[in-house]
Amino acid sequence: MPFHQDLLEKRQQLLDLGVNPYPYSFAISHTLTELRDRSQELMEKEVSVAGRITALRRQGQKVFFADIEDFDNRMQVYLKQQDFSEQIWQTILLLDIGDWVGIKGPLFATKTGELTIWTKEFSLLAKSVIRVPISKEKGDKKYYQLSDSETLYRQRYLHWITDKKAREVMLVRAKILSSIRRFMEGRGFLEVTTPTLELSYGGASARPFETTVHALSQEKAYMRISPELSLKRFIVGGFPKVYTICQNFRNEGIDRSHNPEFTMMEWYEAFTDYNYQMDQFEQLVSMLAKEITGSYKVVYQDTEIDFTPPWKRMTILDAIKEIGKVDVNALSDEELKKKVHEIDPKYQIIEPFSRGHIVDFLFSNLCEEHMIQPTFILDHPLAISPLTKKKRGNPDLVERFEPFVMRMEIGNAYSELTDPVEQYERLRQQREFDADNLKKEGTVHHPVDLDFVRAIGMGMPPTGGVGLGIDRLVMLLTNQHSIRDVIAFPLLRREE
RNA sequence: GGGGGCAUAGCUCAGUGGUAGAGCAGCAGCCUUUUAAGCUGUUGGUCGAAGGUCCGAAUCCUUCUGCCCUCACCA
Repeated sequence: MPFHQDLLEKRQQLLDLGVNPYPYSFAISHTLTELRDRSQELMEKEVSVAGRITALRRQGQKVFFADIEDFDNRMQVYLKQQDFSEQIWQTILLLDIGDWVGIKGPLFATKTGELTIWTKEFSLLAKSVIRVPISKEKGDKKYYQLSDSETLYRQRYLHWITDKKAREVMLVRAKILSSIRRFMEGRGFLEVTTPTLELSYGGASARPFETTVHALSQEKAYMRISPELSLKRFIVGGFPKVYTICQNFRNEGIDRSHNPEFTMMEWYEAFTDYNYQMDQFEQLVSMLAKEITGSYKVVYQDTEIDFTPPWKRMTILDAIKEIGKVDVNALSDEELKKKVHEIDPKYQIIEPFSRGHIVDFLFSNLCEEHMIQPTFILDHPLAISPLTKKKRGNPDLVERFEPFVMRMEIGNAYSELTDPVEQYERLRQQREFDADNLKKEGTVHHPVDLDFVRAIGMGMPPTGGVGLGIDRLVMLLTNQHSIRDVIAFPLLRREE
């Protein structure tokens, strides 16, 4: 057991005293923030609050001051021996930092002017049997703040206990989700649920997590890598505006902007194209920035990001030309190959040669690191976008955009491909391309989802579809360095 | 997968070859309005794990584990 011996003994002493250290309920009259907000009218009135002990200041064996903390505030409480029975006083003497307590009594101000509750009735609400390393504070300075990142990620509850800012991140995350839902509902979108567990996967290029379904004769199944194909079925089925906020699972690398499981929002809106959705995307995200931080201008890790619409828009080819100084259209296949090898001698050219994949490579290597301010990168090569309509006026490109902020791709959107015959052909081509590359380590194999093709075959209206990476957005709006800081329980390697 | 860094008491950290330390927390006291409370005393360690070098290893070497950074991979 991971428990601390001295605290286990205290728990036993409490039991011996006839005190239940883990009672069933406690009625509070106010939260600590409410107490502070209404301290004038509540002065001298009896209140009832609950919180976790974060500091104990004992004056001999007769008087205590303690700090308690609830979700978003702290309060000093005063405990005096004369006010309690022997049993309760013994309980109080056994208190430790980390314990939960219920306090009833009048509000008053100490002679130093601090708002305090004079405890008349005391209840132990939970005895901790593991020492909780709560920091000490003086003003803004913190002392002995738990800082081992591994402990903070593995034991997030401890992170939340010991760092108010970590709780704040979760609060803001929830506010962002709530604002998004209000926005979407205000525009007539329907929130729908799509399967997490599927027999086929699609809508993105990623290796899936695999499992088996016992009840279906050990059928192989996959965790969703994207809700895209499910949501389009809703469009086909007659729902013109749908969205979902869900976990996606991609069995790939882990770094500060990638967790194997992450939260994605996707929406699909019939009768619109990617131009319409670009406007809507920047409206949604700029609204969130304003609502969450109070301004369109957000400071992230010493950089000011300006979300004020309209955002910069540039085609992927222009970005490569202007930022990367490579004019793809002016180069032959051979010249392109040469260029790629100048950048990365180890890059494996895959056959059949695909200029589209090279464009993607060039953008990643030459441009991505310069995408600081919100920028829409648009009109990607057809070869890397099998679910997207061709660009009007240029059949080598598609109508697609990816918004970038602080070097991170925070979304992906298309004028959705709705021609079922072309869709089938494009998925098939993608699969052939895979087949040519199966020897390459880590290659993704894209199944052709025939039911999805069948659905589109029954008629899908013109549709604009958009994905938005929630975790990365939360990172930007809460100024967190790693995706692990905004995911409550990030995946870590098994502990011992 | 490559490179770099880190791992010492519950927490924050010293300790670079010679008896494992400090502050806080804990424990025993003093102190009836304190607030990083204060004062006195004191318990507490498989120095991440295993192996090696050495008379002697927290310290040097090797391997392993975990975390962080970085590069690569991730259409």
